[in-house]
Amino acid sequence: METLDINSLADDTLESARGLLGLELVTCIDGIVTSGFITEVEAYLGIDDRAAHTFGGKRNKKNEMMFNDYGHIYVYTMHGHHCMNILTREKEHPEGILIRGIEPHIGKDIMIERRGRETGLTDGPGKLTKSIGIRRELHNGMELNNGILTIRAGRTPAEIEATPRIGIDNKKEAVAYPYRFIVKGNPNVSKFKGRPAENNGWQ
DNA sequence: TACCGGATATACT
DNA sequence: GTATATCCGGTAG
Repeated sequence: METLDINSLADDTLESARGLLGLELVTCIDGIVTSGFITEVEAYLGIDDRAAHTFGGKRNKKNEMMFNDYGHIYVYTMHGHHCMNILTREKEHPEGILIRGIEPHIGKDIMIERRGRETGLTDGPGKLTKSIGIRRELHNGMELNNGILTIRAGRTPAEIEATPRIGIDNKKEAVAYPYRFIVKGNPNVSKFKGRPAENNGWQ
């Protein structure tokens, strides 16, 4: 199976974010493999984006990993949940893509065990990291495709929808930016309502 | 020492 | 469907 070309993350963050939809995110934790197809992402455009941790060039111990080159990941915690970002562009541009939703593929039974429930396994940023075993203390700052975390070719979205991002109501002008991208009609996204699309929105 | 970041799960109308 | 209690750790004061 073909892995993601890291160099495709070097240029435009919004383009990279759209391109991640449908790819398969695979983890191998302690020899246990789980994976899912990416259904929901949000782009964070660094110093010019009030919703980003690096707005205005702010740099501290917590967001230090954002100042790595593209192809690394940045994991941050909040309220005991872990959220995973894939970094784009070179280190002078601390931009990234938050993975917010995946559709379980390999090891769904393991995800159920890790989560302690059978529904809503991966339809939120804190949920999916727990399901696939990503933890800040272990994985913050690591590189993609190193044997533990791999992104490879997956499915193709029938239609991509752009919406405002979630949970940033206090971010002034940034609240309305349409930097959230989802596979339209796929139920494995935050706050999904209504009916899943034909084939869950895949081609 | 206060508070902030936002997600999750439950309880509720 | 919407409201709200709770969660952890870092960061700012």
